[in-house]
Amino acid sequence: MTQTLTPPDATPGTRPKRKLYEAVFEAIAVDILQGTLPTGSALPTDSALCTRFGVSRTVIREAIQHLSSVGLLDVRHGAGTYINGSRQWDLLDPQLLTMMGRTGTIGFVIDDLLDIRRMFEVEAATLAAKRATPDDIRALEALLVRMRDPATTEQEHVELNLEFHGLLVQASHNRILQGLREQLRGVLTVMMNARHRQADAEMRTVSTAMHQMILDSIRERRPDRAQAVMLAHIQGAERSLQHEPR
Amino acid sequence: MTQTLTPPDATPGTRPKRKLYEAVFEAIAVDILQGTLPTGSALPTDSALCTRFGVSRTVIREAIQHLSSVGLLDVRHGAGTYINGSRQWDLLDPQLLTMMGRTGTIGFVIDDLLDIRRMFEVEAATLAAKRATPDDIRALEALLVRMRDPATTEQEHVELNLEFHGLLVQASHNRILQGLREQLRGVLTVMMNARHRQADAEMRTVSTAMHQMILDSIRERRPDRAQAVMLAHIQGAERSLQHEPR
DNA sequence: CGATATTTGTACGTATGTATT
DNA sequence: TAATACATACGTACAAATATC
Repeated sequence: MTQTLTPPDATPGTRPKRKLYEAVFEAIAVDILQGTLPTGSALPTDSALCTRFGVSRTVIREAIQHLSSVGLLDVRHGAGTYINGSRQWDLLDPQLLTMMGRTGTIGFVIDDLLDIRRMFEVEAATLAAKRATPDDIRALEALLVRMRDPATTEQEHVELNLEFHGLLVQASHNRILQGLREQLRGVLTVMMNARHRQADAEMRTVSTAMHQMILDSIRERRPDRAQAVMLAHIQGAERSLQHEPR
Repeated sequence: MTQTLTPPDATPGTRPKRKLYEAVFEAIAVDILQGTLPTGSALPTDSALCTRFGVSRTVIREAIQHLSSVGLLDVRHGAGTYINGSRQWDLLDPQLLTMMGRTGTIGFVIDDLLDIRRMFEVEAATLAAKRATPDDIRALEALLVRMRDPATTEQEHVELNLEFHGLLVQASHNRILQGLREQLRGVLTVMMNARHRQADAEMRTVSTAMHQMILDSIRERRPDRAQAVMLAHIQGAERSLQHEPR
């Protein structure tokens, strides 16, 4: 287990400006992710951690609360605090995912995330084909016009792509789906940053055609077709961020 | 806005034992859910709330942190704390859902939840048909045998039903799906409690047959069939907790 | 079973840091 | 620059749940 933590202003020249409870959070989280603190074992008591890290109990409690909220710890009133196994971790928490990326323990989550994204986008397209309003459809059409415009740069095209999928979720008229998308978007961003993704010109043409077909399906109220096209689209995109074998 | 809160031990005879920050959390949450505190308006400052509720800033901060974590508030460092609109609320949080049930503002979420559950169960069945191990299949078979046993009571049958769906998610071998299921299960329990659900004998026969068909599809590695049967099964179940028009 | 020690939970007061207006 | 409002951190005290003797 980590013995000490970097004080917020250890070196006068630098600007860590790190909050104490964040430093404690990270030190303990890393030890759990790497298995230094094994599943099922007890975390030292609050007071022990106070002396070890040299901070007040307020700081320790704040750190522990965050660790517990992402499922790394199981706090039992009066009995102690215990380390949870990976089954308990909140794998949709961006902070946790980022740390898993840094400690090289994110591998096993990537396939799972791709499943979830596929499920999610396909459902949004299906529901949109059932419920999209004329306004929804107009907004999607406007976006597609801009995607086809040759003056649109690669960077803009990527953003329009994201926006298209966002509008699709909006057209599903399901608020929970919208909330889940927000969560997922952050997580996928973290994931994309880990590996490079190059969208070439051919990719762009295919992608625009796919979007067009999805929009047509929605306009024609054909949920089955929207579902099928979105599925093909997502599976195509998945190939471009295929991961190394786990 | 609520002027005062019930002190933890206002009446010596009773035992409220309510935590201060919970009381504050609830008082403010109710005002937001009911619209007494309108979207976009500013919450009073910490110190103002201290005097209003007669508690320390520690308590106010704890309450505000929880309110912010379920998306009811937007805290801006140095600028104030503002009330979020329903688009920001975490509609999968059981505590929030419970409160919405009590204040009669849960109506608009129910359809959304049914969508999510359908998406979720169908995906689990599809993935299970692709990935279930022999152990997974054996466990599902064992469960089905017990469901068919005439000696099984109604109560047991309901529990076995839940267990079957749990094993299905496990057989999908996707950890995030498993985590989402936990969240959803709590929420749906809250929802079920709001309306009565009577499972009659005929229902039970149909339900068991459906489960059998899902298991067959998994054993035969036919994801499409698993998907279709699960969809029909869920849509049948949805009819039994149809809500009043919103 | 009961008494006691340990460990986490709640709450207060205070001081200082930091971002916004 | 100054005032305001939220953020972090310390120390303390007592309550509540659990474990242990």
